[in-house]
Amino acid sequence: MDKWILIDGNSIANRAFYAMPPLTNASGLHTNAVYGFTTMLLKLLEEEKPTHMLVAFDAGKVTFRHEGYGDYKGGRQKTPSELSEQFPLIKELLKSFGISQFELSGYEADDIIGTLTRMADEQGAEALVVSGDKDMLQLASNQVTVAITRKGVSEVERYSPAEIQEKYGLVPLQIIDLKGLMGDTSDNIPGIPGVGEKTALKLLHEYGSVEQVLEHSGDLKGKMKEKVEQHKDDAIMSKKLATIFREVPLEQGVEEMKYSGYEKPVLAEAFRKLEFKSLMERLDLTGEAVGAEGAAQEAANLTIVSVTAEDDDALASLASMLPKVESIYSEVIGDNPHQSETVAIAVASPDVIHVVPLAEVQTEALGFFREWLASADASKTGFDMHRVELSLAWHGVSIKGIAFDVQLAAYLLDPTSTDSAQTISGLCGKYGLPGVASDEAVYGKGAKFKLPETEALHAFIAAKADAVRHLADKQRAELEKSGMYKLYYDLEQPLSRVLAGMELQGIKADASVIEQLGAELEGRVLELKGKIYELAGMEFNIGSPKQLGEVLFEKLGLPVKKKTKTGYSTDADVLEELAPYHDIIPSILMYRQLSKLQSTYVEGLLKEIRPNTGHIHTFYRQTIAATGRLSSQYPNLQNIPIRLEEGRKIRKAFVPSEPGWYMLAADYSQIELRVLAHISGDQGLKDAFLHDMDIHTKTASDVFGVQPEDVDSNMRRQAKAVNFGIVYGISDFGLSNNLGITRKEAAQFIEQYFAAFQGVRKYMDDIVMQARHDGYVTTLLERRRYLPEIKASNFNLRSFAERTAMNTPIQGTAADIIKLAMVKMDQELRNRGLKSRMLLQVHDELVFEVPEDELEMMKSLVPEVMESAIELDVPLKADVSYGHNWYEAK
DNA sequence: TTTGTCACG
DNA sequence: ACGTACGTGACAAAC
Repeated sequence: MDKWILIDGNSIANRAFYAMPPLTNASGLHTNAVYGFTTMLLKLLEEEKPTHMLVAFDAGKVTFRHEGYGDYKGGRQKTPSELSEQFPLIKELLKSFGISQFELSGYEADDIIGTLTRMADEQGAEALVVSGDKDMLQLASNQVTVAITRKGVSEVERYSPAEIQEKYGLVPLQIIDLKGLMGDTSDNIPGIPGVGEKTALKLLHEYGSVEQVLEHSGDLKGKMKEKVEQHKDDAIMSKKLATIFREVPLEQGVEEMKYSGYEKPVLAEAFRKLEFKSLMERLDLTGEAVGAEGAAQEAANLTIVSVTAEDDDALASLASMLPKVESIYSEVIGDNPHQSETVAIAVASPDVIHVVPLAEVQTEALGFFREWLASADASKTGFDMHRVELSLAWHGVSIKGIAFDVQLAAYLLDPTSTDSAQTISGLCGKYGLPGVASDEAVYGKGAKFKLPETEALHAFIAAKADAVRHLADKQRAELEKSGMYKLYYDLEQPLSRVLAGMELQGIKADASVIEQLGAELEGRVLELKGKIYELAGMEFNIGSPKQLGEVLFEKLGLPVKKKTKTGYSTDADVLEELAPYHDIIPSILMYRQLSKLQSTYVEGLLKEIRPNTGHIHTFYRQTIAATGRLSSQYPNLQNIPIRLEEGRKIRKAFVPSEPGWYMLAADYSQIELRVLAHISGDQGLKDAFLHDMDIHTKTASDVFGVQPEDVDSNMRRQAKAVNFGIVYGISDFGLSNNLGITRKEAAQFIEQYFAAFQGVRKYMDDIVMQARHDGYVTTLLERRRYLPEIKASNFNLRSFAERTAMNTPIQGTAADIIKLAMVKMDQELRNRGLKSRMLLQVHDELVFEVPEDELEMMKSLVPEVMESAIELDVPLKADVSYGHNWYEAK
């Protein structure tokens, strides 16, 4: 008979992690959970001789359980990084064992296993479920035995239905009721307060189920009765949460769980990487690993040379090796590359890695190395080179010839990859390369951040440099395969150099203008504060949503419109609704507006002005936004106020860095809707842009069925909201919210829009289908975004993915276009020998500083370049303006 | 460190 | 029946 072993991967990894003493390999990688997991696997294989084997993992942060109950698993501590960094290792190890692993977005491991045990029941297979979680007992049956780990991982306690009866006096399914009553603190399932295992069992022996207990709550006495009646809903919900879902739409079947044993050399290699020497001996694998994987061997025995100016041998060795360099890694410490420390630069060739501390790089003896760094002809493959370029520049070291960047490539290959997946350590895991420790493991984080002693530090930096060249090889192939080669080499890579130039240049900010504005704000804020205290009849911290909520909704008794998960909502939407009820509201809104200006834009920006130059240097991040947009940090110069006049004044502080120059700004007009017209091919929308019509008026005229000249301002306003909605992936709920109309009315608007723009409707339908089919969507330049949740059974997750499928090609193509324009613009400025400088990008806008004698030329050149960045079926349009500061350039 | 709020496109 | 508009970053307060 078939024998299946079904392992709850997350649960067992957790148990193993806490059961085993800390264990790390030579490079600082934690391996204790992997070790514990391995010993358990070996024991199971030996004792059970399974025909099928599977490890299930939780996937994604949000599961369908969160749908009804936002706090599900809320109380749970975050997985420590020492454990989370081991999951990739465990998954890798399972591959080496030849054991299959399932995970499915939106479901937990429990549910996958629950589904498979149902299949075991149906097919008459024998199954052993292994977990650390007693919830699993509900799955026990004649066919299914559940093994729960007991102290450590390799010792388990087995439960058949008979044993559950013996121990609890319950049938397996009643385990759900047990949990419904007693709750589970580790999953933040409430249950009924005051009811623990003892009481819950007593109640169940008497009444049988949660429902029956609730029905007969009248029979209970005293405190117990009160508690049960008070928490009926909690009990029902807790039961629901504890119920394992047994109908997961699995993408893999039983066939894929078949287990036929492991291959010795493969497992040997895995153990060797993990440094599990005792296990290798135990399985008699010691001889197997030799020569298994050249690259891996090599990484384990890197030859590292630390270079100093005094060490002639090292200098000679470095010099002779430079032509053979395949990768470079420079360790930058600090989040803001404009205020960072570069520790050292490592350069890797296949034979040897040289590590040069920054102080040595700056010495006379290393002149040849600086020359190599600055040579555009010596091409370099590195990691996060945009940051490196800035950091080095501030230390007087120039770097050129950057040809490939592993971080940038990782972003293109998966722009939604998390922070940790964009590190060298994370990428090595992804590509199955020899592990490199995570920065956090080596340096610690937050207050505990500390560089290790030199030898370990250099070894770590060298290991990263070596990993970079291996990663780059894998990525180049992947970029080619996914059609993003050109996007990478012709756009993103050149753009990163352009960005570095803009950032190093910075933009001049006139501190006195900001201070002046700050002084005015201070007076008004103070005045508002007094007025609010008076109207409230008490003093409190207006900036505290908690205290403000208490004042408004408890003391003043205003109606509660919306709640957040921690209390009353007091956001601007809510406050505006409350305005008719109390005079305090307008003052609070104004206070909020002005104190935001004061803290973020007056105080915040002043801190960012370099005292010696008067410039502000932002840092554009090229690997953050899932759509391909840039983001801006330290400070963010992409969200400087403009919508309200009070804030807009801040822009007066952004001035040219040379006397007599001008600020010039050019922005794309309706770029997203033009992109939509192009990719949807909708004739009406295309015609509107071909005739350069006011797009919102045109939409209003079509949606409301009136002549354009009869469109009033209200109709235009609503049409504008519809257009926004279309770009965002429309829903009637969102539109109704935005316009303050009913959902029905919103749905009608949308229907009318789609009737008028049928090509757009077709695009929206097609793109969602395409996303479902391919698992991703693309922009015009083939930028890709994966949407795994498009197939989720959870409505929320799926709907979100569908809207994203509609929005990303639009927002992303617009991002592609302005990036093209930037690279082209940079070229033009150089080729024409112009002194004008490109300073900022704000998604659809470029800001320049321009000498007077180039003003006329730039007024035509900038829009020309922007409009011709790419040719679409509709014209692109850029409006240009200029003035003595950014405020005037409007 | 997380949450609520609000600034931008 | 479900319950949301897309993409970001900074700040103050609360935990």
